[in-house]
Amino acid sequence: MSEIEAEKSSEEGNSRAQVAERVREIRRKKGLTIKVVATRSGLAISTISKIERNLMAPTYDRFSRLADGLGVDVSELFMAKGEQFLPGEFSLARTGEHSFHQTENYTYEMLFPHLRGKSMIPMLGTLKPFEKMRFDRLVSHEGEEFFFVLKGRVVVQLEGKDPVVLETGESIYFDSRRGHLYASAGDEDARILCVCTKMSPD
Amino acid sequence: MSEIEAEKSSEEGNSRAQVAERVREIRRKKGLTIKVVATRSGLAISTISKIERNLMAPTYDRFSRLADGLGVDVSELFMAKGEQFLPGEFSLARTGEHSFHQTENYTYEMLFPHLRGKSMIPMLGTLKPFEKMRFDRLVSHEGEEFFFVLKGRVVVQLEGKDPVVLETGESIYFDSRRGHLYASAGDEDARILCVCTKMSPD
DNA sequence: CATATAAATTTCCGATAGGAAAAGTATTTT
DNA sequence: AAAATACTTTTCCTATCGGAAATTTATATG
Repeated sequence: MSEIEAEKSSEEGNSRAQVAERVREIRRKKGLTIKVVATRSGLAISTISKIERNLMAPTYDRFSRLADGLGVDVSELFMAKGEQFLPGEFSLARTGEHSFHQTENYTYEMLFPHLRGKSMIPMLGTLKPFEKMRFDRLVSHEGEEFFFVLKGRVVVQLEGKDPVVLETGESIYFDSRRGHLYASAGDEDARILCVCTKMSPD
Repeated sequence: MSEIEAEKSSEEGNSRAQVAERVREIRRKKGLTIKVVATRSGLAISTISKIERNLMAPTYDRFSRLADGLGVDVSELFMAKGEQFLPGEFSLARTGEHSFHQTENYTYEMLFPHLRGKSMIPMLGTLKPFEKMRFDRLVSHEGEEFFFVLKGRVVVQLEGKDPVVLETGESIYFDSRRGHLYASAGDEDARILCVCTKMSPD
């Protein structure tokens, strides 16, 4: 009956229809019945049924409770169902089998260059002493980034922040969109293990 | 009038009142008027006014449009301020400041336990020798997993696969939904750096 | 200070959310 | 296959959402 309605809110990647579909998908994947989710969320059975068939647009608080009942984060219900790398697969990164990637300031070793569609990009980095590096500008890209100091001391410069020094065994987590650069804080090369989330292909 | 209502949905950190407050806060911080947000979101002025004063619980699609109008991600409106991994932020994990998490077989140190909403979960793990571990069943959960051997040798058992031994400096990437377990392959404890993608809480 | 302009609130009311319970549709048991 | 059980959809109805426009409150201008 309200098919005109259904189309009009086709904003980003989460139209009513898509979210509705996603809710049902998540529930089924978890092997839950509407009744169970109803109990756990405190919502009426009929309400959930209607939401899943896109017959109703829940108020945001109900939506929040629904996420609870499903055992997922609210934001997950808004995400388009993503690409996931091949189900059930695994891959090893053996010493000496890495794919080296040399830039002016960094030497990276991609650990799983052949694994496509994965949601994390792990790599080993070798950092030269700060003085020997040449920086035009800070690096910035989509996603989040985490790195752990394997050897040496590392100085991190984040755009608009004071430089930070990380000792061996320490780590940092940040938004990659903020301009950033690292370097060894000592005289010798430092070594880090860095993991980025999937970033825009380039 | 509906004060009983207001209290009952005090689940996590996002009651109606809190979200309402957060909306106004974000709008003001961006220097936007209700009218502007109304135009950009396509919502009525009165609607936004009511939402901000907690006189109304918007349906999730309106809520989504409101987020658009404000220029933020929907999930941000659901997060209690401060808990979220805010755009442009960063966090350090200093030695000795980790949150230890002991299970029968593993000892984990969550590196950024306070950072919520991040898309990776980095942790340090200490693995006992294989013989000393008691396994009922393989562990399995949503998401992807990556770990790197910091010290010692680690034996990895993936469901339906032959055991694999990783030397120091080697790593593995796999689908966490496949049953898995690790242990030290030597006589002494091994040490790993493990990163999971966001998984269901349990 | 009065008036104009902008922003926020309140009112009014048709449209819709959403619960309780009945009805319908699998799925399993005897 | 009939009965029982489990799951989902439909119905009915009240409370509430949410838009247009009027009213009130804040801010600026002559």
